[in-house]
Parts: sequence; structure tokens; C-alpha cells
Amino acid sequence: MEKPLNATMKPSLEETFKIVQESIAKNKTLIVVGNCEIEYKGRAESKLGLGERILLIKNDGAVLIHRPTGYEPVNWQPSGCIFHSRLTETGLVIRATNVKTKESLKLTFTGVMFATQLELKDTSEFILHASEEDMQKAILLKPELVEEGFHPIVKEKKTAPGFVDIFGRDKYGRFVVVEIKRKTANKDAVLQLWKYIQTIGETEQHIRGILVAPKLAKNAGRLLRELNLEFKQLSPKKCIETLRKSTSGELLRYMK
Amino acid sequence: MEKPLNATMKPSLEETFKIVQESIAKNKTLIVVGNCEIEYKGRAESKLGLGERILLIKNDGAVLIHRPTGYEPVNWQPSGCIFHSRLTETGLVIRATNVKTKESLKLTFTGVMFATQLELKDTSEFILHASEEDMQKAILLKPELVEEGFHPIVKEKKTAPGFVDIFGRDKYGRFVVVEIKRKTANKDAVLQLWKYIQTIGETEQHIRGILVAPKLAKNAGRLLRELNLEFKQLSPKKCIETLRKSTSGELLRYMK
DNA sequence: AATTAAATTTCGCCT
DNA sequence: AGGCGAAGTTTAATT
Repeated sequence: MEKPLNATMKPSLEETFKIVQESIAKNKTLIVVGNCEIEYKGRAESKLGLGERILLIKNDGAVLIHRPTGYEPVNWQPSGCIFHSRLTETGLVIRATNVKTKESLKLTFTGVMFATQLELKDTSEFILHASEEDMQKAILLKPELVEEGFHPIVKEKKTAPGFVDIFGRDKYGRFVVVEIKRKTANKDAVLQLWKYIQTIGETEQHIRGILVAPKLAKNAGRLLRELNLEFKQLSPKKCIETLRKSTSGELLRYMK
Repeated sequence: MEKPLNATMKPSLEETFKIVQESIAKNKTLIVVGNCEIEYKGRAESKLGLGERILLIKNDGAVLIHRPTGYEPVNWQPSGCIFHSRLTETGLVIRATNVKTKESLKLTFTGVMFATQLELKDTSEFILHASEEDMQKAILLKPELVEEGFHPIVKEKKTAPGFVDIFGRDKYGRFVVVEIKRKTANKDAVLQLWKYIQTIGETEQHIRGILVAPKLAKNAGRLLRELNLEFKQLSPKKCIETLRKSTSGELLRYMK
């Protein structure tokens, strides 16, 4: 872990200015804690008088200003900002301009408690677990997520990554194949479902195919209709919620 | 401006532990920069391997963990968390549990670049300018925001705070009174508009009354219909966008 | 407390 | 590049 190049407790505005300048020049991560006032002009406009806040400028030019409470920053800018800083009579002025969104942020620091520029090494991949397996579990637990009267019979685990299927019957006893996608389903997903039905559809009886996903791509929708398949909108979030609401006993009964 | 009680460069895990403990006990603002891994369990679940990040714990128990890029924190918890921290063989573990949302966050720091607890004084009021005056300006600039064919004649500035009116005529030449609300319009807004029309409606000619607001409260809606008034949905955001798109020349012509 | 809508939403995916 | 929709959305307002 690398030592920060510059980090100072209770720096003067001049010292802070140097740190800010260098951090901006080298696209590093910057933290400044101090007394400042803030003006924002863009989609809306805002003004915030003097107070002690935490300024965070990230490597990609994202800006966050945090007050002592709350999840949300009081002011911010998305990534891609260009910065200008200068020392004035009123204090250390830092301007962040977002060319893309034509917005600007102006901070004026009158006193600084702490300032540092950091070179953070962070390469790990963020993994959010709201998998298709989770969606499968939720549907097995609560089949009406697919449709009223749906009854799962067999759950399949495909070797190919990225989808999971469920066999079942609808309320009229017709066979149903459910294919789940965690994200927007595209043509490939439709074709996968179709192929699957083709493969097993040896009988003369019609087999319904339902693609379950948070969203259906437009072109996929056309293909879906052409192939006489169906779509059911279902988000991973809803599935996770379903799983959380269920008791462990119910889960075990279905998942074992 | 108060000096931070505890701020250390390259503190050991033991030193960091002390800072964290004290900060949590006294509900202060805490910043820890260091190498950590993160687990989240709640509405969804997530995992993030080791990497250098910025941890921010706020006075109200809000938690933010920021990677070197992007506006959004990689993991977080809304305000109201309860914290537990302890030193283990793997590192300094900080757990944030949100009882309200039944979510939890587990951070394990293996090395720390910087840690500080802060007592931030920040009492200024945040003022967002997307005022009714802005909405009025936007409508004067682009009357079709109210409806196709609307033509403003007079703009009124009422002394009572919280609303602005515009007089005009619709495409059939009928008189129109527009009342603007920046937020959801309630019964009072409807009654104000109605009273206004009553006051000026000396002629036998019908005067239309249009309430312009981002939203109409349900009860207000019923009253509106009973009084034969109308509603037009319009958000401050849309108005600001309209104003931003206009040239200063156009603005001057209308606003002077 | 639950529901609904707005947000300087951001972010990702698709056209 | 622009538009649409989801998000661990959050937050505020209303029922």
C-alpha cells in the first residue's frame, strides 16, 4: 500500500492549494475537510453558506460534498469534471465544470482541517448477488411470480452460465417452460428458449415458453412473438424480496 | 473551527480501532482510508475483495464506501446504523447493521492509510433554486408548457409567498388564470386559484383556471373538479431545463 | 406505517 | 449520441 504523497493536518489555504493543484494535475483522489461555501448551477441552482464539510474529488473527475449527516451528498457532480482552483481574498476557490452536462460547482474554502491526495489501488470486481439462481428460487417458492396458477414440476440446472430453466404446468394443465434472465433478455435468450422447446417438444401437445426477465429487448420482443413465445417481466429485486420474506422452513422445502 | 480529536497518518490497526471505537461511541464523523474487503447482506447481497477505499461514517449512522471512481458509493447504508468493531486475525472488522431495513455491512481492513474522527459544524440551510419565479419565467418563455395555444398577457407578483400567477388567453381567446406551485398543489392552492377567479370574474364570460404544479394532491383534485378548475402537471426541473435552453436574449425580452 | 412520486437522480443497455 | 428502464436507488410528501 502506497503512502499518500501529500497529507496535512490543519494545512493553510496555501498548502491546501498546492495539494489540490497537484491532485487535479495527476488525476488522483482528493479529500479536503474544511469550512466552505458552495454554489451550484446547472439543471437547477443551489447555494449553501459556510459550514464544515468533506470534499471528495475522484480520479475520474467525480465530485462529492458531504455534510455530517445523510446518505446523499449535499452537492455533487458526476464523473468527467474539469477543475480550476485559485487562491482569492475570500478563500481557496475550487471550480468543477462538467462539460457534458453543462453544470458547474463552485466551492470556497475559508479554512481547512485536513487535506490529502491519494493514489488508491482498487481493482477487485464488485459482485452483486441477485443471481438467476436467486430468481429461480423465488419462482419455485412463489410460482405466481410467473403467472397465476403456474405449477413448477422440475427445476433444471444448465451447464451454460447465465440462465436457469423451470418446467411446469399452467392452470389449464398445459406444459410450460420458463427461462430466466437476470438482465434484459435479448434475441439469444429467446432463441435459447425456443431451441429448448424444439428439443423437448416431441409430443403434438403445444408447449408454452415463458421468458422471465426484468426487461425484453425490442428486437427480442419481435422474435418472441414470431416464435409464439411469451414474456413475463420480473426483476431480481422482486425475487430477492420474495426470498427474504419467506421463512427458512419454506425455503428448505423447495430448495432441498 | 475545531481541531480533530484524533487523526493519524498510517495508523496501525490497533490505533485505527481506537479511533473507530471513540468515533462510534461519540457519534462523530469518521473517515478511514485503507485496504479493505466488503460484504453486504440485505435486499441483495454483495462481495468485494481487497482494495483501497474511503470509508465515511456520519454522525447519524450513515455509511458510505467509495472506490476511486464514480459518483455512487460501492457499498453503503442509510442513516440509523448500529456499529460493532473488533480486531481479529484477518484485520479490523467494522460491522454496520441497519435494524430498520434489516441490512448489514461488514468491512475488514487489513491496512489503513489514514483515519480521523471529526466534529463537523454545519448549520447552514441548503437552498435549491428552482423557484416558482423560475417556473413563471419558463412559462412566459414557452407558454405551451401550460397548453398548446396559451398566450400570457400579464404576469402578476403576489405578495403572499409561495405562488405566482399568470394571466392569459387560450387558443379560443378565453381568459385563463394560471397559478403555479413548485411542489405538490393542495386544497389551499386550489382555493387560492378559485378565490382569484371569483375576485376578478365580474364579467359573465367564463374564466378558465389552471393550476400548474408537479403534482396534484388527491383531495385537491376532487375540489378542483368541483370548482370546474383544471390541472397541468409541470415539474420545476422541466422549467429549469426550458430556461437553460433559452438564450439570454429571449430571456431578457420576456423578463425585463 | 405504507404508498407514491420526484430527483441536479445515476447507471447501464439498447437503438 | 439519445432514450428507456432499473436501482440494494434515496428522499420527501401524502394517505
